[in-house]
Amino acid sequence: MVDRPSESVVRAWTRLVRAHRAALGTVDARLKAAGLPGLDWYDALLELERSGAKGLRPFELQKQLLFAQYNLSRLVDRLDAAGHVVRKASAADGRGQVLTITASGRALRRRMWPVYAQAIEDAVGRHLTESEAGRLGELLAKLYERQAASL
Amino acid sequence: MVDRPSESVVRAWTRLVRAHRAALGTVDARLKAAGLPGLDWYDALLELERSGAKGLRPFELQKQLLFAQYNLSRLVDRLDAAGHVVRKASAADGRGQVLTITASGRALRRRMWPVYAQAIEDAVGRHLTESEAGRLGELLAKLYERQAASL
DNA sequence: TCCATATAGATGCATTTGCATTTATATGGA
DNA sequence: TCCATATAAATGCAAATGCATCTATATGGA
Repeated sequence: MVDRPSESVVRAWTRLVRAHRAALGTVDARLKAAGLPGLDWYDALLELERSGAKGLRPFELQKQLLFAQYNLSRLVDRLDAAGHVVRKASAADGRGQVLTITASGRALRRRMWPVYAQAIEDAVGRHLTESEAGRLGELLAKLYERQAASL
Repeated sequence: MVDRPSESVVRAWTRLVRAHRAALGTVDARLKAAGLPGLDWYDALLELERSGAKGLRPFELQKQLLFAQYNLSRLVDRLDAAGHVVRKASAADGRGQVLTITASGRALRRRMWPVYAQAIEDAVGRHLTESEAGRLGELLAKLYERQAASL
């Protein structure tokens, strides 16, 4: 029996799952209580907003958000149906599209932020000092980036 | 505009979500590739195994795993149908049940572990030093415990 | 040029989840 | 004792997810 993964690693993994579940539970509940869509909508709208007028290809969004391809496709269906994004055929690639956020999409994201922000503060901020939050972010970034690199 | 949550907190939260998604993706894919059930089965079986002959009440398991009540109910349906757990009426509480793991449940959990362990090592262990994993576990534990306390 | 292979995105179908509600028992006063 | 309320667990139905597959275009050789 090898001693990989080490106990610390298993503990870190288990707690990653638990902490994530607890925090996500709070955040989702707050958004729902406010009659707002879930986090996936927010994330997608934010990325699209950041991409500006140039928009984003669905596959780019998918990689950013680490969504499964079919989930992204359907999320975009819903955002489109709700009028928050526009799909247009890509000029450069006949297989693909370009997504752009609409004014209504931007407005929705803006409306979601205060609720989301308060939820983040309650689920994460209030439990850690500034320096702990900083360190946690660094460690998670390292973990995330090195995983992304190895895919 | 208040400056809560702070930038560090928002960053920590965002990265928590991303790192979790990436790692879970790896772990799930490995289990599936090996023809094994998903993480939720493993988690439930492990808790039940730890509870020994005394078993666990569904609501206890639910709190441990942070599952929604209906999800736990249905997970237990499936585990039961597959013969991995037994439900019996609680002697002490007429509304409830007591769950115990079966030999087949224990065997399944044991079979899952090597695949799961390797996935944890690949998704987490290989990207962090021992001391980073330790620190990450501590920070996440703090976050998780203080959240649980405030619910 | 042609073809084999890769990539972008959608979709049918089965399973799972979420939500609201339901059933049944427990519990703490009046 | 009786009732109002709380808790344990299940469930009908709608929505979302996972999986496999499909269509269409792109791309890099031979």
